[in-house]
Amino acid sequence: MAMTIRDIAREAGVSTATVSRALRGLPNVDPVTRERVRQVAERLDYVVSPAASRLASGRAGSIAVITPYIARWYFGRVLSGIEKVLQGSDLDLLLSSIGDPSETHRVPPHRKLRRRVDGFLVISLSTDTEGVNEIFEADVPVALIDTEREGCWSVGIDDVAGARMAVQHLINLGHERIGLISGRPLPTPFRPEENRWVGYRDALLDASLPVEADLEACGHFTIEGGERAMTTLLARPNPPTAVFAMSDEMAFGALRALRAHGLQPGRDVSVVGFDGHEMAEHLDLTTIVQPVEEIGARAAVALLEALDHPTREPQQLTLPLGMVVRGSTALRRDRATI
Amino acid sequence: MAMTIRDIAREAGVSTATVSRALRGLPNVDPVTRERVRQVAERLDYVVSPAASRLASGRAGSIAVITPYIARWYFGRVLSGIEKVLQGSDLDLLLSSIGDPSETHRVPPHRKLRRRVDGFLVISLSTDTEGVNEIFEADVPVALIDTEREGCWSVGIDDVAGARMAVQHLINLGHERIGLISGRPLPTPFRPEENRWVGYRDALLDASLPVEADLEACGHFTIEGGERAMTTLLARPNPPTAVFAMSDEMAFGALRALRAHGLQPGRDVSVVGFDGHEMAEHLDLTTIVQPVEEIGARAAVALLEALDHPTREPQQLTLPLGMVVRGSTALRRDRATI
DNA sequence: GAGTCCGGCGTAAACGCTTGCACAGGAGCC
DNA sequence: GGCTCCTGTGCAAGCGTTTACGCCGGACTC
Repeated sequence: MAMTIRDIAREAGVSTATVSRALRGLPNVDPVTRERVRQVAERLDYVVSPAASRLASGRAGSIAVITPYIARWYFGRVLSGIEKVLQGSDLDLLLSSIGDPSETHRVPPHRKLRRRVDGFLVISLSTDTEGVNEIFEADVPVALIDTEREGCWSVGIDDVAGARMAVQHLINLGHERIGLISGRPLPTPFRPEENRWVGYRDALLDASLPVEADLEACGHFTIEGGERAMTTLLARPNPPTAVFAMSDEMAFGALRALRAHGLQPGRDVSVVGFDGHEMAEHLDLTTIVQPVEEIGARAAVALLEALDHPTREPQQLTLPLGMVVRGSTALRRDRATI
Repeated sequence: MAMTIRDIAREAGVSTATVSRALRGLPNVDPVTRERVRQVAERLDYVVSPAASRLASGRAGSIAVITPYIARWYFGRVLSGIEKVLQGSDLDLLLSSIGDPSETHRVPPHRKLRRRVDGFLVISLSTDTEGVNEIFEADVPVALIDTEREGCWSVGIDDVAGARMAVQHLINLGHERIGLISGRPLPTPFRPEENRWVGYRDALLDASLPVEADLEACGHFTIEGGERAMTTLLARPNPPTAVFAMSDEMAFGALRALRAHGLQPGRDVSVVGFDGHEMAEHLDLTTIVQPVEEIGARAAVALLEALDHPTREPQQLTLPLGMVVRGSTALRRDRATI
């Protein structure tokens, strides 16, 4: 049978209350007593029962991470950042993916997780998405990644600015027909997608360049999707001379499509990605770099803060972006040859 | 205040015992009563308190996934497979990464997770690794991925056979000096690494080919590492004409190193990877394909089974491998030209 | 030196379930 | 018609903590 707090109390010659206080580091315990209790607990290999402790204290002792995907590059990184921070806390990390909300109909996490977590960490999902919005009804703190919402802590990057930067780079290189490889048709449940779309559009409008439906294709954030999208764009009557892909993985696919058509990235068609994927360097892809793990870590820190200081005003944190220019972008060809 | 089982009992005109039984689908409840209780619970928006239920029942209601990494391709996929299965169960998924056990010294998960989970799912870690071996002291079921151990369920592939297949393919193409890009120096806490090393060696021995330390370099399972390893191998006095990389990501790095040296993969040096990474197709890499998500899913199913039927004899499941031959492997050059 | 304060500790009441046991009543059997 | 058996239900004892409250004694204050 497992040790209980009572066993420790008996052995140490104190009450269970004192054991509880001593072991949790609460004040008003004689250092001598505390040490004795600690030693007894250690000797008897005592571990608190989380269930009992949670029931008595009313705290769930866990936080849930709600993510659309686990296996994809970006989400895995963010998750890793979160996990590293939570590892150092005494909170359990409950993982719950909900898949693409527009495709699958998983049980919304809200009901399942009620009374089960002290807080939520939501990645990339718009807060008004069905199944996500219910999270806010449980009155526990929520930290959002890549989105913002009144009353919530949030961490992310400026997706609009990032997309603008990417497109502006292409404009600076003389491109005028600039294509977009987006995720899926709007409206989308993913916030970054919306914002990058806005950044793309704004950059073009600012430069008085055309924003045409013909210049856009959906790549569903996968390599294959990016490849198909690029192929689609190339088949259009008046194809773009440069393309902004909303993710590096889609850009990888785009690069492949170009090669399949005998075109050379950069020289024939410029491609910019978004993420800072390791492979971008290897494929010589120009890309917008975001600090992915740090985003997760910061969000976790924010949530811990919100749990510790429930009254503190939520803050919005925007992390800096960078752009790495590589061979996949170059001066527009006809310009270059002029 | 949140509803309790007592509120439901009162409202439905039954005892709390009946509510508990009705809601959990236990037998010996009149269907009419059950339905009434369900409706009341629904109407009052009742959700059981997991803490109370766990304390009373003695079940933890969660399983822990112990993984060295979260953000890496393979582990993310496996995790995703696990999560999809667990989503359908009523168990929480506790995520705990321990980093590379040989590098970091995180708190071993054992102590932290005692009394907290009903079972463990361990990915890739040798069961005799410090910090991992303690898991087996808690007498809860364990399902292992990529390893085996007496008394444990396990799911994986035949890494020895996979590595053999890869190397044999190179041998069949006429290569005689076949290099290896491994993870890190043996001994390693990762089981697949050991086994792939054995497969590599055995294939060479069977063909009476040399197994030289000079033919091996460590790539640490990263792209950059693979690149460095390939560079190292190329700088050796008598470099290999073909290379087996223990992971696709290291193979990607190797391909890049080749190009950096003006060598063409396949024509000049053949490269085989291991995993079935999506990018392998795009980089024209020959690779051994394993069903990664399925490995995770099957392991989760196995663990659920072990929890449902504690007496059932653990089983070892080995999933089939495939090989996809692409342009990165070709007949040995001097042979081809003869 | 009486009064006040405070640190250290114990008592016991929750916390919200699960489940062993008991029991009533009806069905089935001889 | 008495017996057993089975189904549906209730009673109440836990499960192992946390924490409000109260008590005691020593260190202050005036």
